[in-house]
Amino acid sequence: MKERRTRQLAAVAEVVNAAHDHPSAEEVHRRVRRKLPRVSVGTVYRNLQKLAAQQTVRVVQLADRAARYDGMLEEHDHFMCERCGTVTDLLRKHGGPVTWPDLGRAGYTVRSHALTFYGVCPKCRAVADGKRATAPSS
Amino acid sequence: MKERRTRQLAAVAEVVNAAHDHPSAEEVHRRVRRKLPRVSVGTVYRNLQKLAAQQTVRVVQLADRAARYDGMLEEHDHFMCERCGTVTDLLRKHGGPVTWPDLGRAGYTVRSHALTFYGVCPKCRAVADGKRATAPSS
DNA sequence: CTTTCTGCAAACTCTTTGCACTCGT
DNA sequence: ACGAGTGCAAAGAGTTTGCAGAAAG
Repeated sequence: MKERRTRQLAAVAEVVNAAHDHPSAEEVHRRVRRKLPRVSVGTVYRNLQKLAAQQTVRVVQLADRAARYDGMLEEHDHFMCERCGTVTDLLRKHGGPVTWPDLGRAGYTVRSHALTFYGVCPKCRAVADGKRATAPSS
Repeated sequence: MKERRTRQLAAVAEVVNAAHDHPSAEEVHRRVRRKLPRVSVGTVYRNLQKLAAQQTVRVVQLADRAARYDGMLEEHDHFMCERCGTVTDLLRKHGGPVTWPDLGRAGYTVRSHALTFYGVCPKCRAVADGKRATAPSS
C-alpha cells in the first residue's frame, strides 16, 4: 500500500523533468537506460503512469500516435511543427492563451489548431446532483 | 491514378457525415456493415484516410487511444465528458473560441483543456525561405 | 481490359499485464 | 520478512499492409 522510492521511478522522473522536447515513452526508455541499462519498457510505462497520476508529469496527446510526456507543469499550450516534428511549449504570459496573431508575430505559420476541454457535461452533472438531492444510496 | 467511386467509400462518407457523435474507426466499421455487411476494417481505415486527405472528414485525437472521426467541417472545438465519454462540438459563434466561462454558464464543469497549434516553426520557415532566396533547385 | 479498390489475414506500433523474482522499508 | 516494484515476455488495442481476386471506368 505504501509507495516506494525506487531508482527506476527516480530516473524516469528525472529524465522527463530534464527534457525540453516532449519525449515519447520509447524515448524516455532510451534515456533512462543510459543510467539504468536494465530497465524494461513496462517499468517505464508503469512509472510514467504513476507520475502522471500524481501530477508530476503531464501526458500530451498530439496528432501522432504515441503519447508524449512533459515535465512542465504550469498551464501552457503547444505548437507542433509539421515539418521537423518539434513540439514547443507556449507559456501563457498574462493568464490568457497564446493567440494565432501572437504566433504569427513570433515567426510561426499556423495551419490549424485543436482545442479540447475536459470535464463533466450538463447531463452528467444533473445526474450527480439528482443523486445527492433525492435518494441517498440506501 | 484516377479515383474510383466505390460503394464502400460512399458508405463510409455517409456514415461519418450522418454521425453527430464522433465515432471511432471501429464504430464507423460497425455502422457501415449495416449496409455493406462484408466491408473489412482495412477498407474502412483506407477510406477514412482518403476522406481525411481530401478534407471531407476530420480526424480528432482526444485523450483516448483511438482516433475519432468528425463530419463537421466548420472550425470548431470539442468538449469531452470524463464521466460519460460524450464528445460535444463547440461551435464558434462570433469567430472567437468558446471560453471557459462560456462553458460554465452553459452547465459544463471544465477540469482541464488542451490547446495545440500545428504549422511551421520559425526555424523551418527560415530554411524554406533560404532555399527559395539563394539557389533555385538546379 | 486495365487499374484501382476490396477482403482477408498477417504484421506493426504503442501500451498493458501476469508472473516469478528483487529490493526498499 | 513483507509486499510494492521490477524485468521479461506475452497479450491487447488500434492501425497498417501485402496479396490475390473483384469491380469501376
